[in-house]
Amino acid sequence: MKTGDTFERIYRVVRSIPQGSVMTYGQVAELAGMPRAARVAGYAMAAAPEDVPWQRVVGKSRKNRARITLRDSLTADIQRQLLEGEGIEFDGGEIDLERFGAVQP
DNA sequence: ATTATGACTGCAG
DNA sequence: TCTGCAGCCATAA
Repeated sequence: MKTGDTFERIYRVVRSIPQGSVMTYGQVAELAGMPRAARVAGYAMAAAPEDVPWQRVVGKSRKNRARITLRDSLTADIQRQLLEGEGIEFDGGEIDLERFGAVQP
């Protein structure tokens, strides 16, 4: 694949997340080949094309737990609704990665 | 080339 | 339990 296609690599990973599963920004970055570029994954999501299921990428909270970390409450609410629509359950505002975390290759 | 920024994280207070 | 702050890394200006 081409070199310097950071965003594309990130989008490819996100597109690989199956419906009903979620992945943290850190995981996405790692699978995209940038282990410590979690923030970059977020930066990429802000500019994500429509064919990218950005709602399946969430922020890591504590061990095996994730939460929506969007600053814009309106968009954050939309993400939560989309995820709930896919069957993701929010327990105390958080997602259990043991149950909904995407299986990594 | 340098500086500012952000949909992150993990640890400290 | 919750908020704050210092590292992190690529993009945008």
